[in-house]
Amino acid sequence: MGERLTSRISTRKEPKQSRSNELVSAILTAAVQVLTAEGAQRFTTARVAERAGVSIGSLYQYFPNKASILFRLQSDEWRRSTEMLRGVLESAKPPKDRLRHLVHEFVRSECEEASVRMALADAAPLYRDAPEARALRAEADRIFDSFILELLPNLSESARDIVGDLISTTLTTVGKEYSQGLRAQKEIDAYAGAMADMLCAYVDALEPY
Amino acid sequence: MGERLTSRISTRKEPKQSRSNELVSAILTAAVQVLTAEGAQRFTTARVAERAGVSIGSLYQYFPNKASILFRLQSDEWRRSTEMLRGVLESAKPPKDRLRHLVHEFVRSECEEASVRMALADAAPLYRDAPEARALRAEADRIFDSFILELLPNLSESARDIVGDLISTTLTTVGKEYSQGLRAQKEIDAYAGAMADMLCAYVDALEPY
Amino acid sequence: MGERLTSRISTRKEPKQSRSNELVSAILTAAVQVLTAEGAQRFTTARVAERAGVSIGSLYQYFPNKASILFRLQSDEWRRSTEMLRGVLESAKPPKDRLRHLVHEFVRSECEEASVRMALADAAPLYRDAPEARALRAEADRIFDSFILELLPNLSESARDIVGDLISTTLTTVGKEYSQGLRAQKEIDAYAGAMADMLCAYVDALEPY
Amino acid sequence: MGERLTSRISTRKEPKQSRSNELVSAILTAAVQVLTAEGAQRFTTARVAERAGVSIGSLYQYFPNKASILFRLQSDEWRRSTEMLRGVLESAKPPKDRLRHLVHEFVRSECEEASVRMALADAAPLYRDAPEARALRAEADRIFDSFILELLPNLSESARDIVGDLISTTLTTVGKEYSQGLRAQKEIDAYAGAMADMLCAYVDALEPY
DNA sequence: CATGAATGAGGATTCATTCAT
DNA sequence: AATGAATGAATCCTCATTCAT
Repeated sequence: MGERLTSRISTRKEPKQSRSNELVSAILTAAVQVLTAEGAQRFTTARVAERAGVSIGSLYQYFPNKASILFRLQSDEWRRSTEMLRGVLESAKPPKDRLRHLVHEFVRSECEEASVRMALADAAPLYRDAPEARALRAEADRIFDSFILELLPNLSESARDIVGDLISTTLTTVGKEYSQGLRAQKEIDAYAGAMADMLCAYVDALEPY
Repeated sequence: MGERLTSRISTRKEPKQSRSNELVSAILTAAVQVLTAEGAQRFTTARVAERAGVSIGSLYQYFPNKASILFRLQSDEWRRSTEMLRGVLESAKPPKDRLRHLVHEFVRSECEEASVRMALADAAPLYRDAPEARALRAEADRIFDSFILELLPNLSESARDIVGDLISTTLTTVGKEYSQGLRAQKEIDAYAGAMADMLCAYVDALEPY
Repeated sequence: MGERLTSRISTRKEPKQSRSNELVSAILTAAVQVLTAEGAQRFTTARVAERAGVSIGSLYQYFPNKASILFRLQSDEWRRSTEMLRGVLESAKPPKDRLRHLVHEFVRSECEEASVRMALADAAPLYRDAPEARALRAEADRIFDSFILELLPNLSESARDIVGDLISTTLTTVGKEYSQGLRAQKEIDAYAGAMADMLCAYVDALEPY
Repeated sequence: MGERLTSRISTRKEPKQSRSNELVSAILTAAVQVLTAEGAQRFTTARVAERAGVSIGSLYQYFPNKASILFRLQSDEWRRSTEMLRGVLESAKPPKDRLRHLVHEFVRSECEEASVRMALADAAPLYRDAPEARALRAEADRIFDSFILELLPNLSESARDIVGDLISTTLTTVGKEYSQGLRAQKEIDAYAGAMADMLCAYVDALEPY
């Protein structure tokens, strides 16, 4: 039972001038600061505006509502992830190497700015159900699906759906959970290595040629 | 939003008299109803009290604040999970069978009452940081750790820590994520089977004897 | 195109205890004061609460929203009018005498507290479309309709509908408009007399026996 | 709500150049659209400007404040009504025929664009008190008064004042009220006929020669 | 003249918690 | 113990108007 999102969530006006761009950036930066410094509970439009050195009115000129700020933060993040995903998965290396690579990249990126991500996750109920959110995720799904097809070409489609879902879910949720604690780079790589081992072991078991 | 995170989170008094017990039960039941019917965002003490047919005053007699209700819900849940964990992992079957069994049980239980769990997860920021919460998790960790020792006796301790963490994190986070959608029982079992396959493949790869 | 009234408008809780009754009264009195002193534009819940010497929280305990305060004011007024209507129209005097009487009473009552009425009329968009409002008006309509039947028994039903509508509309809208200026009692009676003459002349023309 | 009632309400500058004229027209047209599409409550300068394809800055070049737009709409309307009044009442037909004609024309015109008129009426508090408004009404009053003199030449002046007021008030307020519902042309004419009957019956009763 | 970004006071409403009865 | 009225800070959001460019 999520909280219903009545209004649109995307940006109110396309920032044409550089001034606007700066404003939007300032707001987003401030939003990140508020999120990390105060947590999702205390994330308010007023606090963001103040921290951005901007009037609330201006904030609302660029973001139709509070959720849209959070959504923007999240979607920027998703876009970056998708780029990374594409870069890693569409390379020419053997599939399993790409999978290993992806796991490392993913865990590493989750551990960067873990506190923003956590706060953003806490705020998820506010933007989660927006249709724009689903659209963004679809693109990543497409990329991942076609990779899975390369990785496990001999599986039935229904099996591949399940396996693909399982692998991507494992990657994302375990990565997210893991990033919640503070970790040294070495630990992070060890953990990512273990996760890669696990996924590769699974792939080998499925396609033992 | 706007709930101050106050000190104590556990129940204000141990309900020794049956009257109290009933009250607490009524409140917790109502809390679950409010959570599922209205979502975490609209989970308010007033609504819980009303649904429980109890005055807010009484509610505050047994729960020091809103977070404590949610925490109680969650910890009851953790207790049940821990019991299940113990039951499954301390059986006499071969370790890998127990692992498979655990995965199925876990995914199944996550999918039961998924909507409460989701709402509870949304509300996590409110109770998550309570020290009581950590204590509860420790017990489950102990059980799981000793199972891992049985499962992978030849691994170095440091490797085992990582692997144990990875397996339990996979189980819990993937299970939780999976339960967010509505699923038929058949699908659920198929997914749990895949997850069990993955974990077992990993174990086999680690301990190939 | 009225402004949509989403929520209910009727009183939030039936005031059982005298304390509550006092509070509701205090709020309504304050509402009238704010309305007359500041006008519909500046009628805000905060101002009403302050003038009533009550916290906004308390105000919202008894009225679910701003519109409901206005609606309550208006419906109390409608109730009084309906009582008057009943008293005058259900008397034993000849119909035309009752009509004359009604006109005088009506104009007189409109001229009392004309400023509240005006402000209330200005605020009409806020409560006008509430279903509760229609229900209240229906009762008055019934009384008036059966009076018209007595007054003009020989008219066809369709003609009577139009005539009844015309007479009641004339009475109410002209009365309201007239009350907008400040008038001496003598003027008021003269005007009411003229209106009564007009309506009676019309009735005579329709039923010339 | 919350619009400060400022000083001037009439147009800031007389648009002599055609460019200005176009702008003012565009704004007024947009204003009507906003009023009908969104209602008085949501009638904002920003919305009008956007709909007019004009910057808010430009809007404020031609209208000193929001009220002045509404006032302009209303006064244009009054001007048209006055023209109609003049055309009908200054014809050569017998007075009572002119009265009948006037009633029909008036009701008909009220029923045209009823939704704009309603919204405009809702917004009346914003422009009603402007001194310019009174001036405009005076002209119509003059025309009507001299018609009443023709219609009822034998009445005392004081009586004539009251009767004139009553007839014109009936015409306008009943017409306005009637137009609030959606009506077929036939119904409208029937209603206007009834109103004309009423007024003529009254006139006959006053001047029975 | 035109633009439209910026302002910020103002408004409706909610809700955790207290405390007098 | 139980009640539930009372509180008021906090939150989201709107909009008339100005003014620098």
